[in-house]
Amino acid sequence: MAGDGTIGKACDVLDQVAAFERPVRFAELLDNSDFPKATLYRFLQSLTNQGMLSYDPDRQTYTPGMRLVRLAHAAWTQSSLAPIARPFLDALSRETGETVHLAQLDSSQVLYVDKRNAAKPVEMFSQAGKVGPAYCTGVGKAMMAYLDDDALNKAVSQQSYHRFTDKTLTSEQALRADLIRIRQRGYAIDDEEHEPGIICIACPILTSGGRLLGAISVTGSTNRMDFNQLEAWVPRVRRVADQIGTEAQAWRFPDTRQNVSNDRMQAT
Amino acid sequence: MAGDGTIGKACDVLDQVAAFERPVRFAELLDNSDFPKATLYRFLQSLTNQGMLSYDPDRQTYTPGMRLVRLAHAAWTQSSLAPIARPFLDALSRETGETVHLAQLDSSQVLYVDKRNAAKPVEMFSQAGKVGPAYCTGVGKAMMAYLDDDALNKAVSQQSYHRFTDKTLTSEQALRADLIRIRQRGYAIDDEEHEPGIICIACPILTSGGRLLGAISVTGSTNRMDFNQLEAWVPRVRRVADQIGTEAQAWRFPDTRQNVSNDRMQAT
DNA sequence: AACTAAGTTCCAATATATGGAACATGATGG
DNA sequence: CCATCATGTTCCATATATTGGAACTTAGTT
Repeated sequence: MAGDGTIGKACDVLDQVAAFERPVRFAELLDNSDFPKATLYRFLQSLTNQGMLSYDPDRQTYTPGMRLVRLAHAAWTQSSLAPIARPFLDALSRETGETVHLAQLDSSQVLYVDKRNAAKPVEMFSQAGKVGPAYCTGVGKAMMAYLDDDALNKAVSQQSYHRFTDKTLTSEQALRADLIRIRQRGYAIDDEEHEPGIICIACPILTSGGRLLGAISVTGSTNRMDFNQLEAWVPRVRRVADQIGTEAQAWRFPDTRQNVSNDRMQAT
Repeated sequence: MAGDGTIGKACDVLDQVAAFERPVRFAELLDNSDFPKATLYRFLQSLTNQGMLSYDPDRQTYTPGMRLVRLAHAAWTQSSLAPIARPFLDALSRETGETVHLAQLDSSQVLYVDKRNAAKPVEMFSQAGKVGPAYCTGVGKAMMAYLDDDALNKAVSQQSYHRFTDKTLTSEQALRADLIRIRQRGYAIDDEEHEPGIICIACPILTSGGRLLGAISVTGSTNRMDFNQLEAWVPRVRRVADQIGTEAQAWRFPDTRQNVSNDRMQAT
């Protein structure tokens, strides 16, 4: 996928380091890398200088750097649905008393951008920024169901179809069939496909033009509830999703003095 | 500042985009950039391809991209003190009932990596990843006071010394004097230097070798408390800071023994 | 002390980034 | 309706930065 010259390669290295999920040594990276020793070495140096990586001289290990956190703050604030969706998530979480997720699609994976946890107060970034599979989560399927053909084909082909539970959809065919049902229903269901005992309903967040922005879900556990109880929330979740979609569309105006001539539905 | 070839330049561009704090157009970036048009253009394209930036074709604007959020999750988990400090922050927040901040130093600025809010539930990433001035905040001064000479000189010279309140220290001289007192006391005080009505005490987080890792603070408002009340928490805060420092030092062991069969990964 | 593995530096070859200028596109206004 | 201007996009010869093999240094082991 990479092919953007030095920038693409540098991003690859960042991903590599991040993928280890622990401090990683030069030699380990070298093994998992196509780059020759000297090249990788210089990349790591530059990235470390820039604060994109951080280096522990004692242990000679690299980890993703704090500059990423600073940049991500800006990304989260500006490019994600989270700031817009926050009050809605709060409300939905309060009303349902269940865990609520807000997710977006990022290179065919689910990227969680915000969360309200049923029990605990909140868990910060430890949740936001997390990625998960698309083919076996409510938010993932809700989003894929509303992709255009090109994006859909790409997304569907990039899933790993790993069997997490005996209910996981493990083929492109099964997934596509489910996506059709989702579009008919207007919402997605995760019936213990990712984790045993965990069920969830999810609605896509769309612009008025039908462009996919993200998804929102309410999760429950089979201990405490069944699908009938969970599905009772669907109308509420869908309304929230619509509100977020509408606001997102309006909010995306980059200041720009008077409104641009290109206002098709700018009423409000 | 930049000097790491293409990587450094690309990072500059990322910072540029992030600095706008709103969707920004090509021409705006070009004005604020040393790069020639074509060069900047290609940088933006590559970064957008890589998901480090996101581009809105309708409005022709760039914002920091979601890939940063993914990477930052890894950075926050691995490189920040937050995962280690979390239980301590929880405890401190519960005991004091006040706002608690955990910060690290990043290019002479305060980078907040976690927070517990007094009243409100929590504000997510809107705080983690946020940056602030070092010379007029408790955590900032607590950290600067424990830098080695080189780093200190650099940090002190890079402050903006903007007057936020009439108590703000607005000269290098005044700051250096305060840093000496801080080292004597072992903790820093912010006496409405950043925001009127907001006072705070902060302790540095150090390794046993004295290397600076970060700082932790308890904040109060002059409405509800005075410095005597706030300073009563200092011993507790310092103990927490020490515990975090000790754990951080121990935790940084990357395991790295042979056992974990690395050669074979990628289950999915 | 000899050996091995990991990390670092060097430098000529060459692939890559560069940026001036020409080319689109589309908005603005006369 | 065409002219004009602002903005964004592409081209291409040139210069420069990246490249990677190999030599070197350092640290750890037998």
